[in-house]
Amino acid sequence: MVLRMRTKVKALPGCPMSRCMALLGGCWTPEVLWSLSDGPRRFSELRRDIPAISAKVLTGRLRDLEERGVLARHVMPTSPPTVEYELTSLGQELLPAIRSIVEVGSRLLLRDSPA
Amino acid sequence: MVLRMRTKVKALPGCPMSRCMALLGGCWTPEVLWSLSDGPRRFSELRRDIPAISAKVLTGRLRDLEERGVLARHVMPTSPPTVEYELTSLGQELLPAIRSIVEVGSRLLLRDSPA
DNA sequence: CGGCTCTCGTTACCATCGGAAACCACGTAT
DNA sequence: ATACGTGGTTTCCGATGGTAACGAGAGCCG
Repeated sequence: MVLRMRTKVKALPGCPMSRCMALLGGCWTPEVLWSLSDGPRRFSELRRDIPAISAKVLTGRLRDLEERGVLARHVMPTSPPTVEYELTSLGQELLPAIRSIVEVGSRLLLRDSPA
Repeated sequence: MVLRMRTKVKALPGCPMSRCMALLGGCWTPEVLWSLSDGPRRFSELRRDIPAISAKVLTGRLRDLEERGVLARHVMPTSPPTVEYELTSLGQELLPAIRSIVEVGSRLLLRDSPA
């Protein structure tokens, strides 16, 4: 009788990860948050920051994130009207996770191309 | 002429985030990595840890992650044969990001239900 | 005056992806 | 003999994302 059951191994406790992923889940969301991390940015700036994202998906993400209270949308009364997106305080709270992802990525890049 | 162009605002520097997201991107990937973070686990254990994931997607994720060198698959010569998945050293390197996500989630949960 | 550009999107269409449920082969327990 | 647990695969369908075209409104250029 070899390695039959491990009923003792119980599932990890109630998931804080789900709570966080509910906010930064979805395609391109971490990139958008990262791009907004050092100040408000406009729609077209976000598109330039993240060239691979399509306008449709960017619109969708911004709407989602606004609805969840992660960012705020400000329409400026200029001509042509410009729109700025800015992290709310809830959005700011997500930044440690985003920064950590970026840090890990940086470390991996360094290893890829050593000095 | 109001707020016409902000050419000075240049895109963020070359993206380490992409490097990291290439590994932990994909549905359920963070959950899987988190579940593997404190030791090797078997297929059915992962399913129990993450009840919402379907077998199909879990299989797919595990194959992807194995291919990218994030985890290793070990078939144990038992009966019935059991399969264990374990983080590689590359996988270990992703853990800081995962832990940070979990931390942020914990903080959010605490705020949701204050003492 | 006619057309081009810039703003921030929307729309239609299609490919891919994820979710749900059924199924499978093998071996063991009852 | 029957049922169950192992680690998946298969099928079908709805949701999601990518591509490309179009839109209104204002400014700019010749």
